Amino acid sequence: MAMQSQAEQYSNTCTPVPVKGDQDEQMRIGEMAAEFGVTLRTLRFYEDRGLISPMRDGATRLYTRRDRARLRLVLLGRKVGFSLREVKKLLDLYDPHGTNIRQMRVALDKSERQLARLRQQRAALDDAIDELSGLTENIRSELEARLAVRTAD
Amino acid sequence: MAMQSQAEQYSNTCTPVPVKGDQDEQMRIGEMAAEFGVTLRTLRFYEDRGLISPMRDGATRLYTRRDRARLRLVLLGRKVGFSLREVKKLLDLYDPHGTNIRQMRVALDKSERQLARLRQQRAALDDAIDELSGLTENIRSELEARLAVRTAD
DNA sequence: GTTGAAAATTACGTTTACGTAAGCGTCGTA
DNA sequence: TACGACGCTTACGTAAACGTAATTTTCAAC
Repeated sequence: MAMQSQAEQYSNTCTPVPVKGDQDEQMRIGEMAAEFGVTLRTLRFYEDRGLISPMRDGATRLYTRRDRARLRLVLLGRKVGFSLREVKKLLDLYDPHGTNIRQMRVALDKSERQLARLRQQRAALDDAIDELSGLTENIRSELEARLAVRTAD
Repeated sequence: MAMQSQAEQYSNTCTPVPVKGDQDEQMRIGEMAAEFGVTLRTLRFYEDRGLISPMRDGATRLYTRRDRARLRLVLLGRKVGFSLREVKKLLDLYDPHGTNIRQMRVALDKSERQLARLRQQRAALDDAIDELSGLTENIRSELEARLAVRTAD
C-alpha cells in the first residue's frame, strides 16, 4: 500500500485493470493521461495529428507499451522545442525493419539545428534579462529619489 | 554624401522632407518604419491597439518626437517580453502632469515579476539545452557505431 | 433499472502579432 | 497626363496546441 503507484490508485477507484496482468499492459486514456501528466484532450489531439495511434476496443482507445514509448518521445521533443509537426516528421521516418541510419542522420541534423536555435534564444533571453534588470534598477532608484523629495517637502 | 542616413536616402527618393527643419521633425510612416526597423503594418497595428497615436495630415500619419519616444518604449517592452497589452497598460498610466510615482511603482512591480518569469524561462531553456545536447551526443555515437558495423561487413 | 464515472465525437474558441492581399486615393515628376 | 512611389482602409489568414462546451455512448455496480 505504501508504494502504490498513481496509476494503480486510479484503476482501483472503480475500474479493475483491463484483465490484470494482460499481455501488453494496455491502458485506457484516463490512466495514460495520469501517467504522463497530460490531459485527455492532449492525447486525442496527438492522435488526430498522427503522433500516436492506439488500438480500439470498440470506441475506447487502448494504449500499449509502444504507444507509451511514442508519447515519451513526443513529449521529449516538445520539451526541447520541436513543434509537433517536426516531431511527427522524425517519428514517421522510423522503420522497424531497417537500420534507421537515414533517420538517425536526419535526427542528428535536426537536433543540431534546434540546439543552435535554443542557444540563440538563450542569448536573446540573457540580453532581455540584462536589459530588464538594468531598467528595474533605474526605476527603483528613480522612485526612491522622488520619494525622498516628497519626504523633504 | 558619405554619412547620409537611411532616412535621408529614403526621403530623397522622391518626397522632400516635410518642410526640412520643421518644428517637430515630423515624419511619415515610411521613414518611421525605416528608422525603427519595423514594417508599416506594425506601426498601423500598434496604432490600432492604442500604443501610438500619430497626428494626421488628411489621411497621412505624421509622427513626432513624442511618438518616437513612445515607440521606443513599446519596442523595449516587447524586447523584454511584455505583451503589447501589458505595455499599453503601463504607458497608459503615464501622467504628464503628475509625479508618476504610482506609475513607477506599478512599473517596478511588473518589471520584477517579468524578470522572474524570464529567469524561469531561462532555467527551462537551459534544461532543454542540456537534454538536447545529451540526446544529440547519443545519436551521434550510436550512428557512428552503426556505421562502423556496416563498414565491417 | 438507474445512476455515476469514464470515454467518445463534433466543432467552435483562444492567444499574439502581425502577414498579405485587394482595391483605391494622392502627389510629384517626366 | 500617365506612371511610379507612397499611403490608406478593410478584412481574412496564420501558426501552435490545446481549452471548452455540448451532447451522446458505454459499462460496471448497486
